[in-house]
This record gives sequence, C-alpha cells and structure tokens, in this order.
Amino acid sequence: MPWFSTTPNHDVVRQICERIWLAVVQRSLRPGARLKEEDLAEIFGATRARVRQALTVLEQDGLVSLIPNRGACIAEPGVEDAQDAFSARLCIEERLVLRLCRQAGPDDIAALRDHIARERAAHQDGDSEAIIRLSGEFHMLIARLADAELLSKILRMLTIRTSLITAMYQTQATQTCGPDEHERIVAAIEAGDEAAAAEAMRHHLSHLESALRLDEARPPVTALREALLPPR
Amino acid sequence: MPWFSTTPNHDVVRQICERIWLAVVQRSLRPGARLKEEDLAEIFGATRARVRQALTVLEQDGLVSLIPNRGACIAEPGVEDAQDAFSARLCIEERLVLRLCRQAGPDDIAALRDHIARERAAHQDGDSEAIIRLSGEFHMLIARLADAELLSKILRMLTIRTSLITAMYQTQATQTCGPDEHERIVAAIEAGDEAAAAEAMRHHLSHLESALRLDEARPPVTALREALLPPR
DNA sequence: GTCAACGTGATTGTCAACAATATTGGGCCG
DNA sequence: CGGCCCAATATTGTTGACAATCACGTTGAC
Repeated sequence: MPWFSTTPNHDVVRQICERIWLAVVQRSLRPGARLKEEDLAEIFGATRARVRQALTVLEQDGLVSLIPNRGACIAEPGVEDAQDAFSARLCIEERLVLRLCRQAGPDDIAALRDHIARERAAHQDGDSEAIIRLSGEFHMLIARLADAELLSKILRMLTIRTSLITAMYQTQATQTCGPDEHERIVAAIEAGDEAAAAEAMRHHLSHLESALRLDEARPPVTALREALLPPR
Repeated sequence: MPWFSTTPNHDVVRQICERIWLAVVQRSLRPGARLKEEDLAEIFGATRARVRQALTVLEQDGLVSLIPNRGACIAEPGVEDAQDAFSARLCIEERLVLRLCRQAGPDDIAALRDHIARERAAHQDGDSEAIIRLSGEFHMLIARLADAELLSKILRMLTIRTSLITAMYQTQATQTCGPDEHERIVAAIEAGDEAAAAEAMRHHLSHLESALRLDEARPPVTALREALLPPR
C-alpha cells in the first residue's frame, strides 16, 4: 500500500521517507532534530545521494527543513503554519465529501466501512502505530474514492504536515480521536446528505485542531532552543 | 519576484525551472518533447546533477514526466487531468476570495488594481509574454494577499499545471482572457460581497476552461505521436 | 517476407573522492 | 577576565567517471 509522498523514483528513497515520517509521528524523532546525511546513509544502508533525494522529497512535503550548507532537520511548524494546514485541509476535504455524496456507490461505502472496521480493531488492540496510520489513510481513502487525483495528491501533502503538527502540539490526553467521527462522515455520505457530510467533516477537523495546544505561547519542543538562542 | 515553484535550494535550479516553464507556456517547448539531461546542462551551463534536481522539482509541479531509465519529457496531461486541475483551482480560489472579502484592506485593493493596470498595459503593447505571466501572477497575488501560505503554494502548483494545459488545448481564437474579469473579481472583493466574488471567480475559471478544446477526442499536439506509434 | 533475437550506441542512474562551507575549540589581545 | 579572531574539524555540496538500462538497427532463421 504505497501511500506515502510524491512517488519517488526508487523504492529505497520512498522507504527512507516513510521511515522518517513514521519516526516523526511516533515521536521518536522530535521536531528540530538534526538529520545528518552520513548517519542516515549508514542506517538505511544507502548511499548519501539517495538520502539526499529523500530529504529533498521530504522538504517538499514540509516534513523537514533543508537549510543550505547547514543540513536537514525535522521541520518545526509554528502556530500559523498549523492553522494554515488545517484551513487548507478543510477547504479540500469539504469539497471531497461533497463530491463523494453525489458519486459514491455501494462499493465505495463498503470500502469506507471496511476501513473503519480496521480502525476499530486497531483501537481495541491498542496498536498505536496502526491507529495513526489508519487514521490518516481514512482521509486519503475518501480522496481516492472521490476520483480526484490532484486533490488526493494535495491532501497527501497536507496530511503529512498535519501529522507533524499533531506530533508536535498534541496533548497527552487525546492521542487520536476514535473512529466514531469517521463513521458519522460515512453515514452522511451514504445518505447523500451533502450538508450533513460537510458539517461532519468540518466538525471532525476542527476537533482534531482543537485537541492541540495551539493557544500556548510556543511549541513545547523548540521552546528551549528558541528561548535560549539569540535571534539569528 | 521569485514566484516559481517550490523554492528550490539553489538559484540555478530555479532559473532552469523557470526557463523551461516559460518555454512551455510560450509554446516553444511542446508537450511530449524530450528533455535530455546533458543538453539542458550544456544550455544552462550547469552540471547534470543540477539539471536533475530541476527536473525533479518540475515533475512535482506536474510540468514534466519523469520516466525511470527513459528520461524526462514535457508532460502531456489528458482531458481528465485538465478537468481535475480546474476543479482543484476552483476549490482553492473560491476559498481565497472569500477570505479576502473579509480581510482585504485598502492596500490590498490598491495592489490588485495596480496589477490589473499592468495587465492592461501589456495587452495594449501586445506583449504576449507579459500577458501570460501577469495573468498567472494575478491569481498568485490573490493568494498572497489572502495570507494563506500553504494555499499559495498549492495554487502555484495548480497554475503551473493549468498553464501547461492551456498551452496544450487552447484554441487560436482566445489566447488569454483580458483583465476585465479580473477587474470584476477585485470589485466584488472591494465591496466585500462574498457571493459576488465567489461567483466572479467561478465564472472566470469556467471561462478559462471552456475556452479550451477539452471536448475534442485527443490533444492536438500528441495526436500524431499517439496515432502513429504503437501502444507501448 | 516476416518475425525474433542480438549487438551496438546512446542515455540515464550511481558512486566515491574532492572542494567548499559552517561550527567548534583554543589561543591571543584588549 | 571577557571578547574576538583564527585554525581545526566536521558536514554538506559538487564533480567526473563508471555501471546499468533501454532504444534502435542489423542479422539470421523460419
């Protein structure tokens, strides 16, 4: 299930991207962490050129910052960036569910229900890796079913960004929201109720956003750095 | 005014991207044209590595197709792709003008008016290069004024795509539509009339789309190739 | 005469060494 | 004693050559 990123040419590159992304959302790689090319090359058994390709792709997706002559590090989106990302997702996904309300056939509904079932299973098993992954894939599934290739591509970029943002700003209380809200969206789509579907999606996204500590003065991880370092 | 693409690290890369894009919209580079790395390197006085970076970026933007082990060529978006692109632009730009209706201050309106004035000047001078460029930049200006960094980035990608599509499918009759429709959008924004602004933008985009020969069976440029070459 | 296999030429993909640049630690001067 | 400059080191950026791959033209067999 190759869902990551903008289909890099070679599998090795995609694997590197995917592993780094996973490390970020699982919080084993903190925002601001430096990514030394040589180390990555050794870790993944690849050459530095490959690593560099991967980093270029990851920068496009907004997951890493690439500073010339200074290397790469996990990006540190600010509060503004977070709001931008959710705002953009709202714009895209509202459109997607509206389209799906008109186009969706029984197969589509079944696929969505099946996905939600897997989400529930992951929740019961407490498999946090699967929970995070499936939660993101639900939205990508909607995009795919809506038959909008470009919007899918865009949404992919946005989900990667919001993954990072979530890992950065989320409170301990709400890890990810359960599949109930997804269920509600699907139900509205099945009923063909455009207003309800759009509303459900809006509610879902704003719920995701409001679960974050965006109101706080500064991101928790970079607080130290930015506070101590003089402005460059 | 560095408006092109996803801010590549080095200026050389951006210049290559920009020149290729310009060549495409000016129709000196036809869709399907092969882009040999070595030739590009010689033309731009850059190394092949740089050219490769540029091609990677251009592929992300959908301007070139990058086939493994076979090289790069100007992309040939199909009718489906064209509709996708306009659909996505509609989604994004509608949101942008709505936001601008609420946020726009006198400075913003002045900037928009100033831009339209330049468009009119280009039209009078018959400077087709400027007409194409300014026509695209108007939409980017809206995105920038709407204070939506991410949506700007996305729209940039979409305008590049639609540039290519326009170059590919446009009829001889309607090169680009004049600045009158832009004027109408700005007027609605100035009045703060959300419904009118959204409607004006919808009208503008659908006008752009309907000026193309999307109903024809196949793209004009590739017709020969696809007709003569056996399906691979 | 047609088709298939093969060899050749051209082009892309990869690599490892080299050069340029930023960071860090120590020494020197104020 | 503190600030500044300079050299050493570590890391990134670049280059050119090499290997892998593919398209095309030729040759041979059926």
